Amino acid sequence: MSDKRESRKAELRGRLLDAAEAQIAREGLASLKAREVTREAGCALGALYNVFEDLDRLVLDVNLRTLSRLKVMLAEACEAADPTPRAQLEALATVYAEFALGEPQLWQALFNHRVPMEVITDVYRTEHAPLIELIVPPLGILRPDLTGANLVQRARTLFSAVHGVVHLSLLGRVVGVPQEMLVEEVRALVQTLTKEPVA
Amino acid sequence: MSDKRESRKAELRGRLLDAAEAQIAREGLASLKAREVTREAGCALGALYNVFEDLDRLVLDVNLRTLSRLKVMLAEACEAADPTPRAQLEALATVYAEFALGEPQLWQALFNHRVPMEVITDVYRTEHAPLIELIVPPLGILRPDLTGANLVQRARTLFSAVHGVVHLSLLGRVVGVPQEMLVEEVRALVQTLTKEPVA
DNA sequence: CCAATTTTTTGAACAACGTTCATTTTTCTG
DNA sequence: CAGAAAAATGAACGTTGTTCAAAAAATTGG
Repeated sequence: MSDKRESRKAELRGRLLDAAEAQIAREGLASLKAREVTREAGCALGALYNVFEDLDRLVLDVNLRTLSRLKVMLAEACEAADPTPRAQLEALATVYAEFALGEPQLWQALFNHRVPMEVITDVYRTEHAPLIELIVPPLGILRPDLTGANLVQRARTLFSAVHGVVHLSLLGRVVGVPQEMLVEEVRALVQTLTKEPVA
Repeated sequence: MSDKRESRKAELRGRLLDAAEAQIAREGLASLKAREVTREAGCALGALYNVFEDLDRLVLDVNLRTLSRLKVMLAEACEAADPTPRAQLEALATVYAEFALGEPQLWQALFNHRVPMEVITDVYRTEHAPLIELIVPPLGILRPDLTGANLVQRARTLFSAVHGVVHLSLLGRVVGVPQEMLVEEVRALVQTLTKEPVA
């Protein structure tokens, strides 16, 4: 009868994840407190450390959830959009920007969270990769001059460029693009970046 | 004889800034501690709060220093490079990437540091603006189709795109470009983004 | 069904953090 | 040089994340 225990543990895990996600979404990653999370999840302070190794590990799992949701939305956008490669890439960038605008705190938590490199490479490798994999096919059509490795490289650069515009815009400092123009600007960026081959 | 007092205060201020900068450069923004800074600066713990309102304010001043150095390097790169607008922009992007690679912790502190929006807009507006102002002239030559406001907008987008590639590369997660290829990739990005007008 | 044992849950206690402020030390002034 | 003003000090406070002995609950053997 260990599935009873495991299911209760999984239930608590879920409540803690919900509470942490809600608090990050509400107040931001920086003001996530172990005491507030456990209070909202309805358990003792120490219970958190029976389920998660660390508060960092809890945040990481919230981030994995966020990434999952983002991946789904990106995939759906691909299917809904015109099948032309240009439209596909534009849809991806648009959804990415809209996701960041819609849930800024959860999106920022993806990148502000510092965890040891070993954990990162193990977990994020499999979770971040799909974002790039959605970009590669349409970009490959637009850029037949690029071989496999170079194509992936350029996909990463394209993603990073869009990410940078979103990142600085949400940071709200003067360098960034005003948020009202973010989606429009990201679209223009994708247009420019997919226009034609570069030496 | 109040200049003696003020000069001693300025001296302590300098020592605290030096210590904080060194510690951020060494261990990163997250592990900057008030006690360690004051110990390294050779003063009491409370002395920090006679000179700076806050630990956040100390970090902000370290960031302003870093921005100053970066601005100088960017301006120098502009003068040293070919006077063609394309070469100017490429030089700017290269120096930006190299600066981030050379002092990753100080560079990251510029963007990971969260301070109240009021302070940001007051201080960073005058300090971040020059980065954009270096981009506007050469970009304006390459893009005569853009009017004043639109040109500034596109300059911000160009800066943000380059920033994004650098940011994700330094984060060291899988989405980013490998650091060995960062400068090369940033150059290619600038080339592509300055190629020709976009509708 | 109960007692013994194992497992889980609990929250007081701890170390480390930023920040404050009464006290001491130093500096300036008449 | 004495008295006043200013600056430097570090003990103390409130909050953090994390631990762990003790309490509570669940499982098991007779």
